[in-house]
Amino acid sequence: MNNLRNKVLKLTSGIPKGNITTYKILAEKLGTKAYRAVGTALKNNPTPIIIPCHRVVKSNGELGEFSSKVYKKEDLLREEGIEIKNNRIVDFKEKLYRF
DNA sequence: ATATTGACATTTA
DNA sequence: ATAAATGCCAATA
Repeated sequence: MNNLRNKVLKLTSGIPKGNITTYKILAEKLGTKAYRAVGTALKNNPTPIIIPCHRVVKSNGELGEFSSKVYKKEDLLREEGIEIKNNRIVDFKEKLYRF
């Protein structure tokens, strides 16, 4: 369980509701710069609902890509009280989760 | 084992 | 300001 993937999943599942994070921050917290690998790990997530992958967004505040046929990032985040304007997160910097 | 791709980020035009 | 190019590391083929 030392793969980057497992770490990412673990951290992602630990994100509190109402908070968000970015691929960059996750990677930095894991001690790597593999921002892309973080996304790769999340897309391979085994438990989509358990792991709040929708709380992980891009560093510029955009939602980024998402491949869930049923859910969309904006809807899920709005459900958690996060405002989204024009595919960007409102006050996303203030809602960033500090590990 | 090597090559290509990707749920990104940063820099340059 | 937006758009394209380049770089990053892991995962997948």
